[in-house]
Amino acid sequence: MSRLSPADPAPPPTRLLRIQEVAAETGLTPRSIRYYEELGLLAPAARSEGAYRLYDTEDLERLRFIRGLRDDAGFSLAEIRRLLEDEQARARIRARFQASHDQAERREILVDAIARVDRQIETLRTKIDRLETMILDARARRDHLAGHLEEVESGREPSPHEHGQARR
Amino acid sequence: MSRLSPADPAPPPTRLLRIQEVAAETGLTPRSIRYYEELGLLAPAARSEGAYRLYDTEDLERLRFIRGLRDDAGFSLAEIRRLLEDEQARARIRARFQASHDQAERREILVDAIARVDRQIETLRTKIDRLETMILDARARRDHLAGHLEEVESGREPSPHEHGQARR
DNA sequence: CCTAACCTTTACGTCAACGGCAAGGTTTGG
DNA sequence: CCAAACCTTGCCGTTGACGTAAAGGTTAGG
Repeated sequence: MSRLSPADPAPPPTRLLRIQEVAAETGLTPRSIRYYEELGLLAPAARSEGAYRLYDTEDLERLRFIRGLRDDAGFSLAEIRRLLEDEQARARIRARFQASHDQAERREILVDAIARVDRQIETLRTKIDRLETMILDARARRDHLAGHLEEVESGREPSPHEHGQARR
Repeated sequence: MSRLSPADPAPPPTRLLRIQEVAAETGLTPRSIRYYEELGLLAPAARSEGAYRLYDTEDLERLRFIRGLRDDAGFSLAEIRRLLEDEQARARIRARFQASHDQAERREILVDAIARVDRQIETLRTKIDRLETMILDARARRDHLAGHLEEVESGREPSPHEHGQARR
């Protein structure tokens, strides 16, 4: 769209990739990528003359991010959508404002973007906290077992087996 | 089964719960609980005369654990199954061995159980690590934005917009 | 003993997240 | 210019993780 402005100072030598290459690069399938587009998680940077989807490096980053949220964090696509929100639209607005508008406007946009990233971080941190809690629980169970083991190894009688501590 | 041994020293006053109470207690639905049983994630401690499922506190713990793995950690039921493995069967064996068998055998069983918990912890830790990595990525993006913000606030020109650092 | 409130199994329905065709258009090396 | 290798949009199929309704048995209180 705005990519072919007259005398672009630094037209990034970023070759645009077709969906299959993107798939190979991100570990996703073409089908998934199209599906994510359908859900509004991302749109390809461009389309070829014959309507082929063409992706730039920013799209790659975005897809890798999505994959991370899906596989590593276990978020549903609906949650991911919420996390990404309308970042796409924002990016376009940002680009336009960065290029032409005044100080205050640009400042606001940046502040906004930072706030969004902060929210993403918050969400991840919450998830980590819950996992940490689960680890603590597991460790408690471990200690419980280790206690019994020590008991057995020191050759004592099996204690009355008081069970089920470590709540919450 | 072995619950009604003659003159049980401390028959836990643990009232057995029916599926709906368990559901309320764990935040799951009866349907989910039955489904988990179908998948082999747990079996109720007992059945009533008329085949009602009856759960003890250990079952509750287990279900809460499952729910944590599902909701907090985002594991699939298949993964959860792997995590829980045949803990059920092990527990029965453990109980039998604890009650009657010799030192070495009991020791081995405990060591085994501890190893399993350690593996669970390892799995959780791996997941946390990946989330931490994602947070680092997000923080990098944040810093990138913050840099631009400072730039804008100090009233300078929009820099050539060198984009896309922070890889891996 | 009766009934309301549970429970059982069985079975079909649903929603998310894709997989896998089919029918046809696009690109590109030779 | 032509074939192989991509791509497009449909559209139906599948798997996981349940929801929901049906047809009937069970339990607890009055």
